[in-house]
Amino acid sequence: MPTEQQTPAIELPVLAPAAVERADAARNRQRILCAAQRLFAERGVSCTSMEDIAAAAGVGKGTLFRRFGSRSALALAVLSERESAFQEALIRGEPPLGPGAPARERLIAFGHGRLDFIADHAEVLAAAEIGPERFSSPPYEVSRLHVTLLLREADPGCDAEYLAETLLVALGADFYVYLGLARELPMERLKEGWTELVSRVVPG
Amino acid sequence: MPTEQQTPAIELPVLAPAAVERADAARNRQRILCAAQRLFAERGVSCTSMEDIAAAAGVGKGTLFRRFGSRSALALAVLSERESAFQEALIRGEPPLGPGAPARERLIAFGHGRLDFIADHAEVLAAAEIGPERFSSPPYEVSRLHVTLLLREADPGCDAEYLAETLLVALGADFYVYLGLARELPMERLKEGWTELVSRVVPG
DNA sequence: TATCGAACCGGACCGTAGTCCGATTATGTG
DNA sequence: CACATAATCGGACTACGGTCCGGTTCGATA
Repeated sequence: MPTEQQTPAIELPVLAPAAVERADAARNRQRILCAAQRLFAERGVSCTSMEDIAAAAGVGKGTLFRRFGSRSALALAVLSERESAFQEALIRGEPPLGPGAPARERLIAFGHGRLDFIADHAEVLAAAEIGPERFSSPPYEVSRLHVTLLLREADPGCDAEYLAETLLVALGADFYVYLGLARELPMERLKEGWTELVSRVVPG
Repeated sequence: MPTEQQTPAIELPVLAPAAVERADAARNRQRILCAAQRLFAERGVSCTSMEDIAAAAGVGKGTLFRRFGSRSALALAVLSERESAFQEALIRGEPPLGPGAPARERLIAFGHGRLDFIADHAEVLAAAEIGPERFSSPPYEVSRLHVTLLLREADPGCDAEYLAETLLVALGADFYVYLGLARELPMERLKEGWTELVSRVVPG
């Protein structure tokens, strides 16, 4: 899995193991990730147990957990590539998502892009955001830093850390699922709501 | 358990069982709630299993689950009384938490009161907010309605439903624990942040 | 008080996330 | 190529949330 990225986008550790990895271990990790992705797609995340994944990958349960640590971490790893692509678009992509646009425009575009991302991977993402890793995963840290910097740029006097965290919980996968399914708010309304929210929070 | 409240605060179902309850069942529910509250306080929520509670209450596991359905529902029930008291203060208490103050002031006071409430019961509340019940529990519905109405009052043109949900996730227990422990933001700052957030979202 | 049906009880049982450790295998070195 | 060692493997094991169902108890009725 080419998760590697020379010149890491931001000064943050990425999932990929830093140390050298034995050949069989690397091969097993590959097989596990492929099996997980396939089973998640075939029968849904909630109907796929860790044992299922281990069996489909042809490895033992111990191997699975030693490599990924937990179910949520595995889900995160499955999304790693796409998460990196999104991150790339944030940092080196076209405005308004990428650099070049005013902070408020970028914040709005970030939310819209994130909502699209969530919509595409709601199940896996929801599984990845379970437990304490939710707030400490690399993708979350990247988002947090991104939003914090944009807020600070738009309004140096505000409490950017607090406001950033607050805005980010409104982009959580479980929250999206709840709003979409239980409250039946269509995507369009979520995007408009986000725009309204950011417009109010960020002076402009 | 005197969860009863004549003239229910808002048109919403409360936890208390509507139908008559057999005497032994009522006694067992009492014992379960007391045991849960005691064990939660003594050794912490995360170190207390459902079997522990059942054993301490002198009932079987089946009884425990039939009465309360799930671990999170039990945690919710443990907090039921205090939750009702808070709800009471919202609806019939003194301003600015209760009626009489401008919507924006009431929203700010609501957040501050909620933060105090969370700080006092963070562990139990975090356990109660796990799973899909998080967004469909009576206390959440009450909060949602309350915030929605205040938002609509302050600004009839806004998307009050969306904004209400968004503001409420910023008052979640796990979010509070994360901000307080991992990010080390003191309560004072959380309250100031909430004030800032509401001041920006609600025109004044 | 005797009877009866409904509600309740409890503990055996299931599935799953996560742990552990003896057996195995890959890789660097002589 | 043979060896030593350190990392890896895998499946048995634990703990826990949640389910099920045969036996029991309550309480309304006569």
